[in-house]
Amino acid sequence: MPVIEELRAEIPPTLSRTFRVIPAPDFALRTTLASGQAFRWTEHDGWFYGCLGESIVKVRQQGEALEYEASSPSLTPARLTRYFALDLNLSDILSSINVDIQVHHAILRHRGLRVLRQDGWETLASFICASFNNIKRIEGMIDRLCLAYGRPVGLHGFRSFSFPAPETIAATTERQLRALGLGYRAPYLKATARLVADGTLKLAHLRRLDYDAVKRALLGCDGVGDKVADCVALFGFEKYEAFPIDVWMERAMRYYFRHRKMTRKGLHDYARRHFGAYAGYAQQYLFHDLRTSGRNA
DNA sequence: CGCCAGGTGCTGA
DNA sequence: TCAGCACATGGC
Repeated sequence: MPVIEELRAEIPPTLSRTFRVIPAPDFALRTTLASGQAFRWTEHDGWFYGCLGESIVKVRQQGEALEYEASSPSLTPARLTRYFALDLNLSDILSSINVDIQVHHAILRHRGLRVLRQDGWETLASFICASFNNIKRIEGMIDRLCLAYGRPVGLHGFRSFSFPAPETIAATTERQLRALGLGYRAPYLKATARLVADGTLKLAHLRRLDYDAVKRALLGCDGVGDKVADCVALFGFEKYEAFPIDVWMERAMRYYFRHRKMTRKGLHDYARRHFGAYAGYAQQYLFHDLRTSGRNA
């Protein structure tokens, strides 16, 4: 268990605020939040603002620690530690996936990137929206979804909206969702929301199942194929064997198969054998590296 | 303007 | 099982 301390910022008493501090060794906050696994964080004056559940959190990294403040006491240090996966030993994970030069360089460049433990429903809904789409637009779509159907939340001057419950989205119409710019994903999202809302898909149960069972269950949702299921298993259900393959990862995988043309399934099977139990971490390092280094071809 | 984006579902072989 | 195709939309 991490040591928790509190510290009072050195500003005039009337403006003083109490921040909580949690240890964050071997962690890179900005890299993690910019790596395309979460879509709702925004940066202001060196602080990152996000919404976890029904509360806003503002957080910044100071060396090997995170300082944060939240709109609700339910956002405990333990909860944030868990969200950022700071309880995992990153060295061990990176050692296990550091099996070739390509991933080795990605690790050197982005060390501290961690796979978040996000809410299962939010991850599922978000990645249905993410299919055949670009990250900028995904962020806009999800913002509009929260604005229209979430509950207002705030911290000091910062205002936002929580992620809508499955019941709320299930109660909308396809037309309403299309009006938010979801395009052909609108009926997929609504159908999946209904599956969760009526209890056909019990997301709370998935956490204790293994990767294959989780993926099988997720594939039963409309708008969820191989890639989206892997993203949800990885970012929402801690299934680190999951290895989502999108167009960026297809490019990354050319490194291993210069000439032979491989199906996504072939690449997927190879990656899981090649990288092992934490293949998902390798995927996230390669994905982020390719997207941030201009050499994409 | 044309190309691309954290793909999926459907169809027909 | 697998290739080929349609699908909405906005950023660049």
